[in-house]
Amino acid sequence: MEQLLSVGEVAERAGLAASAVRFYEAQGLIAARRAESGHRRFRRDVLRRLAFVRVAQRVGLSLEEIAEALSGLPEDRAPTKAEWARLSRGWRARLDERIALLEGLRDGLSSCIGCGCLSLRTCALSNPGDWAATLGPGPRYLLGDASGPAPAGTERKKRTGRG
Amino acid sequence: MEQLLSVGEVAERAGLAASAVRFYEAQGLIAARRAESGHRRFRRDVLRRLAFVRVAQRVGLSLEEIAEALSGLPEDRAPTKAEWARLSRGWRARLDERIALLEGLRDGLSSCIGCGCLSLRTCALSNPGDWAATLGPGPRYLLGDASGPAPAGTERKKRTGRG
DNA sequence: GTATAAGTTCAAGTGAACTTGAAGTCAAGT
DNA sequence: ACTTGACTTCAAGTTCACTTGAACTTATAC
Repeated sequence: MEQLLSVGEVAERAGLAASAVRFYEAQGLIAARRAESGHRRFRRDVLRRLAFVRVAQRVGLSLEEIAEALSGLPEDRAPTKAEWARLSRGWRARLDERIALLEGLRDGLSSCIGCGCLSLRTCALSNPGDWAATLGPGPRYLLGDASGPAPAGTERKKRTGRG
Repeated sequence: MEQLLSVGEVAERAGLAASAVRFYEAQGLIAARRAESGHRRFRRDVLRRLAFVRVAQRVGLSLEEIAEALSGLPEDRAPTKAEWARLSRGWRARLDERIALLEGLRDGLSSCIGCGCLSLRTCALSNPGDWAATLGPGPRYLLGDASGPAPAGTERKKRTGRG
C-alpha cells in the first residue's frame, strides 16, 4: 500500500531532472529511505513537497528558506491536511507581500508615466536635475530593501564626504 | 554644465558597489567616457539607467534582458522623456504580467486552502491518491512555464514507458 | 547470459551576477 | 615629498542551484 517511488519516477512526475531530485534530498528538502540495493525510495508525498518547492522558488525564495518552511512538516510520515494548510497560509502571505510590492512599483510608475522617469516619489519633472542626489544615496528607496540582490561586499559602506 | 561623475560618485548615488558599476559598464548596461587619466566619467543619466536596472532585476529580469530593453535608448546622449516613457510602458506590461501570475498562484491556493494541497486544479480531496500522476509529468502546470528555473539538462527528456 | 537502462557516489563544471585581490596609476592634503 | 584614497586592469574567487562526468552496481529485457 505504501507504494514507494524511485528517483526516476519522482523526477518524471515532478517534472524535474533526477539529478535535481537527488540534490534536493542532499539539501534536506525531501527525504528518502533506501532499498536493499541502496536505491532511493520516496513516499508519494515528496511530490507535494516538490510542488511546494517549485512554487516557492517562483515566488522568489531560496532553497534555504524553502527548507526552513518545509521543516515545519514531519519527515517520517505524510503531513496531515492541517499541517499542509498551515504551510500554505504562510505561503499565501508571502505571495500577498510580493504582489503588493509589484503593485506599488507598477502604480508608482503609472503616476509618473508622463516623464518616463523611475523616481516614483520625486518625479523628474519637479526635480529635473539629479533627482537621486536629493534623497541621499541612490534609488534604493525604490526597492523596499526587503530582498533582491544583496551583495556581501563592504565597498558600499565607505563614505568619503567628498560628494 | 555637463557635470560628469566618477565611478565612486555613481556608486554612492546609485547605492551600488563601485565594482558593480564597472561591471555594468563592461556588460554594456551603462556607458562612460574617459578622462585623460583613464578614469571613467559618467553622465548623470546613468543614475536613471541604474535605477531601471535595479527595478527590472527586482521584477525578475536578467541583466541580458535588461540590456536589451535599455538598448532602445541612445548611448551618446541623455534619453528624452518620450524615450524613457516608451521603456517604462513596456516595463509596466511586464509588471502586470508578473502580478497576474502571482495572483493566479495565490487565488489558486486560496481555493484549495482547506486541504492545503498545491494542486490548484485537481484538489487532493477529489484525487486523494497521487494527484500528479493523473496529469502527466509533474506540477509544471502550476508554473505557467513562462520563466523560472529552466535547467538545460536533457535528463528529463527521457521516457521509459515503465511508469 | 549478456546488453542496456536505471541506479549509486563523488568531484568538478556551469552560468549569473558580482566581489576580491594584486599590482600599479592618479589626485589631494600636509 | 610623502601619504592616503580613489582610480585603473585583469584574473580569479564566491554563491546559488543545479548539471555533468567518471567509475561502478543493480535491475530489466531479450
